[in-house]
Amino acid sequence: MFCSELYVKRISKYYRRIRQLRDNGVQRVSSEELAKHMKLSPSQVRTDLGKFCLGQSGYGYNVVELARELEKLIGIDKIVKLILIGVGKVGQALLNYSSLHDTGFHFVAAFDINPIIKGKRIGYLKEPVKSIRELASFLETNPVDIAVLAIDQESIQSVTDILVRGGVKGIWNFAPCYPLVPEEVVLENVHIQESLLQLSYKLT
Amino acid sequence: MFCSELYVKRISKYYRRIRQLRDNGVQRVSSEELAKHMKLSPSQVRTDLGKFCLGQSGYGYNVVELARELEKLIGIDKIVKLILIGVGKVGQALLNYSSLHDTGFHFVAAFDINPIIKGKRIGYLKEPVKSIRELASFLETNPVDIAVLAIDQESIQSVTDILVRGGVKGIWNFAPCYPLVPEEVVLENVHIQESLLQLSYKLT
DNA sequence: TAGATTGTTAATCGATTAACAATC
DNA sequence: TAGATTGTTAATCGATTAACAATC
Repeated sequence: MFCSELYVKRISKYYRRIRQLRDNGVQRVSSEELAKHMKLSPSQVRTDLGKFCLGQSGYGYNVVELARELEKLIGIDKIVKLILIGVGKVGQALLNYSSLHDTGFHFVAAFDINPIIKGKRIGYLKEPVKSIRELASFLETNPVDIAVLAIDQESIQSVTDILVRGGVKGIWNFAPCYPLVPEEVVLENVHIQESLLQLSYKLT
Repeated sequence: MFCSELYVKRISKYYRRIRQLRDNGVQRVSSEELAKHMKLSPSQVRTDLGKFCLGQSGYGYNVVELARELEKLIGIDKIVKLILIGVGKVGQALLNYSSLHDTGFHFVAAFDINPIIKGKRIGYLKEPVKSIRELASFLETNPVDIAVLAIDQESIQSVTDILVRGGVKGIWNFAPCYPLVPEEVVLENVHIQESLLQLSYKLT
């Protein structure tokens, strides 16, 4: 139950909402209030959050405590180190994405094949953009949690192989095709286009 | 059953895969082959596609026919007219997104508040970027299927109101907050960050 | 004909909800 | 105390699968 895709999705949604509440200075929230804003039932919210055992009868959940618990569960109670492969339009948008940075996802390096972009500093990236040729040696001395793939289809597999050999355990892929990864590596594909297809379906 | 979120998601996935097969010149595919590539059961595929009544016993599905049927179902058997609001990094990436254009999603106009970007031609956009002040009058004379929101949080609601008044029926929102829309308008939010949270959860 | 594969449906599985005793 | 709201679980609901007759 705690591994179903649907559950993981709800947990992410709770976190987004709880952070919003926390940032607005709200101190407590009931399962009823939380459910209302995300089209879920209060029962569902209680079943999901019950295992934290921090709800109080007659009161609800303490927003700060709940945020902390969700952060632990999701694994963002510490800085998560990202590297970016491919500093095109999508890559640059990600480097500038403040909410990503605020949540603790920090880009520690970015790599591109294009020499024109090499050496630039973009968005929240502290280091200048490196050449893709430096990737393998970088991974030898710098542990990385997640690699973000924002490159073209052709080089997807070869870059992925370098990442896997370099010990990267999570890959967040923006390309419309999927690289093969060993079982222990988590691959999360971002399906921008599928989301638009779903919208189109609902319109018809 | 044909409206469940899960079903809509699978239909989008079938379409992506079938197009890939078609583009590679593959003529037929069985439910078994189709299922294998997307972690579904052959039963599920047959149940989903059965209603088209174009599978043939002992043969499978004709790829070209199935693609056409899915296009009709999703509503992309014709050009879908998009407008873009907000021509920043995300907006520009979308204007350059070839697979979106190839699927029949065409940007007929783009609007931005920043005068520096006004008048530029970017990616597949044929028209120069317009000022956001022209939006309302544009909608009066140009019917649009879907508006793409790639703007900051602050202006989300006011822009959405203009779109709704202008008769836009679908909104594809990239902002991390959600505008309120009347019931008949379909709002599809793209949750980039939630997808990264899910990846992080799976890593822990 | 034999082999492959469909569409359908009853059975199974898993996820969601309703109800409620417990408790702040 | 009375009111609010929790966590738990049995009941319900909905989605997936297995099985198979039909058929190309």
